[in-house]
Amino acid sequence: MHIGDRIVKWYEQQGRDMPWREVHDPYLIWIQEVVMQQTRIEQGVGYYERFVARFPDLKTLAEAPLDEVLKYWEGLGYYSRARNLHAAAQQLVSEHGGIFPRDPQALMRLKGIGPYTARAIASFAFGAETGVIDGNVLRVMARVLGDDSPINQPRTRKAFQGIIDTWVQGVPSRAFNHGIIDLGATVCTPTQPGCLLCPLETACVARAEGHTHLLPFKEKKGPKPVRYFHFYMVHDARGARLIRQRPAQGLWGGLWEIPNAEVEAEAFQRQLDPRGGDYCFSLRHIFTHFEMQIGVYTLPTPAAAGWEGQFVSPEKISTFAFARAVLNIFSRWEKNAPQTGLL
DNA sequence: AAGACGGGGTA
DNA sequence: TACCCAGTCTT
Repeated sequence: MHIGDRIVKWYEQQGRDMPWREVHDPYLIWIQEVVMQQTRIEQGVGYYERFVARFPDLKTLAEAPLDEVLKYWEGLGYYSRARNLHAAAQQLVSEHGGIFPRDPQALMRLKGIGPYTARAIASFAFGAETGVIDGNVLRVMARVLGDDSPINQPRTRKAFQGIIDTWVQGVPSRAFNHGIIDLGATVCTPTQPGCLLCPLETACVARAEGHTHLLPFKEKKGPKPVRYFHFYMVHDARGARLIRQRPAQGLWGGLWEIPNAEVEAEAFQRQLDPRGGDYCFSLRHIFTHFEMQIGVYTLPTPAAAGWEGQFVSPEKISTFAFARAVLNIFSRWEKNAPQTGLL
């Protein structure tokens, strides 16, 4: 049987049941796909549901303040996704009359929509006969094809796109694309794939050659650099906390934080603060591309005179969006110093 | 083509 | 603790 037919048949019997699987509304599909990028299902579902409850359609999202959109994204990471979602909603309303284009090339001109999301919307919303390629699909394809090209290279992705587009020819593309993603997520898993349950077992080159554990092949990157930061807890006489907003672009763009600065490893390790702050505790935060060592210091209010930012009362602080690392600092702070009553 | 961009999971 | 996961944008 044809690869596409096998996947569709398997999906109809063994596919996962997700809240959005029967949805054909391009807006909801778009939100769902963007939320789920780089996100585990269990974590993403709650964010998706809260997000679409607050922003049920394009117009609502386009008219909402960006700060509120970021608040609904708080803790999810890759905050450019939220900024781009907001920008693209406005783009869709102003340039497309609030109607989603059906063509993947047109969809890709929208902020935050790349080859995967464009094809996902084209297929899941409009039934376009095109294959989607995410990490799950790359793994399934590398194994089925017995292809050891490095999957982290655009060249490989491009070659696989051509192949998957032939697999999807003549089969229902929604079931096919959901199916091949689910297959990667539940059967053709990174470690210990369930080949005996796989509809592609007899077609799989890696299976035949005993190479499933070697594929997909990835070029490995070197160790990530470590950077050191001091974060400052500054409170006024009323117990309000000094916070400031980060620049719109870059790391944690548009989110709020407490004042902080990068320091030398030397100062960090000796717990010497250039601004004369008092050491409280330290923690670390791991990013994809570097490791952030965080030393938390208190600073008396006068020492922070002239710093940008605003003092916010404890009751109001939760209305601002913070990155996970900053939330972790708050949580640890409250655990350490619950007795003051001013926090 | 390579690096920036989070957060959470498992061995 | 070490390692894994991986779409899009910018440079």
